[in-house]
Amino acid sequence: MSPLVIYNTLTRRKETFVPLVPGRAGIYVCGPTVYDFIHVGNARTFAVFDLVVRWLRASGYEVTYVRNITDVDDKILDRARSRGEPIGAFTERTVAAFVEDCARLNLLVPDSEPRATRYIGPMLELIERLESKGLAYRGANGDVFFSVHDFPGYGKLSRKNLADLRAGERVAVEAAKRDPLDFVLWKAAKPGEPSWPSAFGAGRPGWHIECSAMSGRELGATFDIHGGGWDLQFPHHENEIAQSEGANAKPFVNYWMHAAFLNMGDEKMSKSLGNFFTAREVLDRLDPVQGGEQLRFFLLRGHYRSELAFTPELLDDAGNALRGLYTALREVPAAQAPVDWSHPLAARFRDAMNDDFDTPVAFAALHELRAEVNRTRSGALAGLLRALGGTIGFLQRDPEAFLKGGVTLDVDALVAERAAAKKAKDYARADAIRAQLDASGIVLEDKPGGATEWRKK
RNA sequence: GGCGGGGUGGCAGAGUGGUUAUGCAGCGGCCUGCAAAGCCGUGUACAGCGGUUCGAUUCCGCUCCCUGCCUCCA
Repeated sequence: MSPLVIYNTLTRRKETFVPLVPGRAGIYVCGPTVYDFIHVGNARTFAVFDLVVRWLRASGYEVTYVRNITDVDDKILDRARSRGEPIGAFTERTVAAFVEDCARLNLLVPDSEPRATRYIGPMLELIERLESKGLAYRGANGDVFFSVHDFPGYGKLSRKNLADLRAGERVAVEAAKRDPLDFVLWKAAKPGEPSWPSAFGAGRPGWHIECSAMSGRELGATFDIHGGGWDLQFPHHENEIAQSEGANAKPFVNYWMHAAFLNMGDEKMSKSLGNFFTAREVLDRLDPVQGGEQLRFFLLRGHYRSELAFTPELLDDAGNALRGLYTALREVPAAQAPVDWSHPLAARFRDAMNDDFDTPVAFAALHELRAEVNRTRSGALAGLLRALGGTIGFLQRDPEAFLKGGVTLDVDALVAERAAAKKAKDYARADAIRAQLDASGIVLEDKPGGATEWRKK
């Protein structure tokens, strides 16, 4: 049996996954900054790590899954201020919306969802430790900075060196910094902003220290997997390494995983271009019953390290493929049984997933199994299909209900009327009813023996 | 300028030194009152130019093109 292999951004190669503690895995994923609804690109990243966690569990690991919530940040303060809403009330709403979006996408609830504002103490401890080690200093403006050139490994994740970074410096240099690359750990309080008392004076944390503190508190100084979006490699993850390893003098993370971007067509999705859809916006446009799994399927059928283009056509395409899988399960009732890993297609699925979560190949195995189910009408194989899909969060719905979707029309009455017409050999009437239903997005399927199934197109 | 990721059949998307990826769409057939679903069959894709090799889409070099990060960002 193939071992699980993970592409580690730190080493830029696939490595066999060896957890710190046999049989266990700790994973930390950078969650949202809750200043708005998440967009479909964010949804991709979260879906990817949901897949990772599910596969680790399916592989027998006892997983501790941590995904934080950044609930104090410039953008949050700006939004709350412009809405004239207290920050706490604003973030309560945005967090609730995030939870709702995750549920619609059938994402697992993490074992822990630390919020930055509840971990100020650990953050300050970390900053104090950094200061005592000479890695942090207080600027003239009251901010506390991390001293990048005092941390020897800086740049090892993103493969950048300080000289190149300085040459590429494009931002007005903060006068209080000793080095333009130094980043803020603690921001001195400003009027009208939330702040917490500290040995450095009242203030609030910088973004990077939040993740170092929360991950360390939840998973320990060293843990197995840290995930996030591709763009977080630099500076965010680089800075996390500097902070955590600087303070603890221990390796921070063994496997760094980064999910590639979802693009809008062939353009980068960006808030400044305004070319993005929120996850809920997309879900609202899909069938209420099928939409969540359809979007999830769309997001995961490409490899997580490859960029993916978002277009309505591709979303439809994914929906058609997914409905095909459910159609097989509707035709052949699935037997309840654990996965039989000795089946060649199950082994292929497992090997693909173990090869750095190669979902395209894993889904290919599922599709081949679907054809096998249709050919053999074997309940055992249907059960295998359903169980394999279940390992990564798919195909668990009732097929009949899934395929009928959120149809509100009284289809059954029309189907009965058509059956009567057919019996009377009034095919014109029967076909008219079918055309009428088709116009409403409903497809009829006559079964041998006279029964008629229907599904949403 | 520094560092990085890519160019695969109509579309999407894996993978491999020589054998069918897979899906969607299309086409032909079976089935069907007709459809739908399903099954069967079907498409000589691997940016270009050199090189290595018995043989390269798959390794090496060069060229062209697209694209990400270096600033908040999934």
